[in-house]
Amino acid sequence: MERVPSKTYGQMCPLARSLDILGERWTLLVVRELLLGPKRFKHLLAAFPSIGANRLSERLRGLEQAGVVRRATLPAPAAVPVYELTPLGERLRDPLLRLGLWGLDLPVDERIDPATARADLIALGLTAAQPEPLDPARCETVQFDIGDEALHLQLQDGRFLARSGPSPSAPVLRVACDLDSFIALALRVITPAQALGDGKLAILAGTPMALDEVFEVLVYAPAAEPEPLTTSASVRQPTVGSADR
Amino acid sequence: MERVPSKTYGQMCPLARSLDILGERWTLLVVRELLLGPKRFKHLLAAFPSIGANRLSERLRGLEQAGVVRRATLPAPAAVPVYELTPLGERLRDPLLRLGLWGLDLPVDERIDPATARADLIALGLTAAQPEPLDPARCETVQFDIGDEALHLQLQDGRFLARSGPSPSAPVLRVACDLDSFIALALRVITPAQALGDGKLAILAGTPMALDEVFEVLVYAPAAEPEPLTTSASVRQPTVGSADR
DNA sequence: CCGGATCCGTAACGATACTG
DNA sequence: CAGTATCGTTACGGATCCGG
Repeated sequence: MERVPSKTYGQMCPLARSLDILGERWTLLVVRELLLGPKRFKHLLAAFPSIGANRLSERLRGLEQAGVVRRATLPAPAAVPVYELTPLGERLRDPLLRLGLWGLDLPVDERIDPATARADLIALGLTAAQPEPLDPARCETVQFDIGDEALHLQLQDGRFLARSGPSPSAPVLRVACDLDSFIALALRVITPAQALGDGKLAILAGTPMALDEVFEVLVYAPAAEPEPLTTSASVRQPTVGSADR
Repeated sequence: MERVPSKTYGQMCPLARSLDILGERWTLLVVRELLLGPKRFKHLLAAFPSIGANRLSERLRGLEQAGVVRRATLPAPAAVPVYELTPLGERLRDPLLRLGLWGLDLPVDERIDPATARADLIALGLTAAQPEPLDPARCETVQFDIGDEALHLQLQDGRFLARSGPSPSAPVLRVACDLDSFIALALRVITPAQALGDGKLAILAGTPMALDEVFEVLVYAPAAEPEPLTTSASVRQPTVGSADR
């Protein structure tokens, strides 16, 4: 009786306390989605095919109560209700993107649905890989029109922030291409110059030079350090198969 | 039929793929524990009072299959079986510590059990807060004897790594104190000099200067940037209570 | 004693139907 | 459109048992 199912870890450890808020299923992916900008309930629902409206509602309430997320109303013409990150939630950008960088190495098995690939998620991963900040005084945006969806990168404090949707201010550069070409650019399978030459990419505004800079700054490579790990004991079983290289 | 309960998110997104491996309950805390060094099954079980041996076994098997964890046998005299992180798992140190830094700001409510505070976890958080690497050539360890447990900080590639247990090599500095004093030192409530003067801390090996350096390098403060967040829409409800400051 | 595996009652989840 | 209510299924927590 009076059993508290606990749900929380209850440990005096900052990681455990973070996970008390973020550790349940879907929660971190909801935050990921909101890192790309304010989103409507139905957009979040669409981003997660199998969550169920009640779960999503439950998660959003939890995040709101923890001060990570808040309800807001989009300005002027739209005036629709959305969820957005609070400053506390925005501070999750760095940890989450770094967890994403870790996942770049992982093998893509058959359980991953290739159809879930999205340009804004690629862009989010790209911004995680920016090694050095640019001039903090610069305040520009770059817009990509990929398929029928737009996304933009906002330069803030010397770092690119990825957002879904068109740029709120006039972008210094605007290009259009399809998703596959964008992925090839991100993975450096092709260069911006090649994409331009092959007609896979069109510059709607700005210069090729500005385009080169974007894909020069954003590398999308994990660059794993070897890490000798001196504490390692005598290994009995040398790790089966998967990703370790 | 042939219903696959899915368990995985199945999304083509590096964060989602990371969480496919790490997202289940307890998994990230198991990794946290192994960041402190190789651990026996029973030690992990003791670190998580309510996990149940079957869950722990299940999580460890999952992590092993993903190449994050491997079984090993401790060298020479001990010769006991342990679990340890692979290089892939070791690469989770940075993302996890950053997620922990985020959690530092969170309010400690009544669901947190103060008795779960542990010196090695504090030390792990401390190493997360090291702002700048030291001279990469230095290779030293610092040992703390806190209560009846020992932990050590290993300087590797200019960064301190926290580990449970006594230092494997002779430490350049070794001090003894109780848990409360260690926490006070970590939070900068007191300085090493004060702790020494009050008799709360004893230097068993090394110099006070070396002690000062450790707590000078490791700050344990989140140092949150304001982040103006220009995209913020007109807020309808200004966030109820909790952490946002 | 240690490292699990098995079993069972409860809480969380996924899918769908329903409502303001 | 933004959720809430309901229900069958899955995962979890706790205890017990078993082989080395």
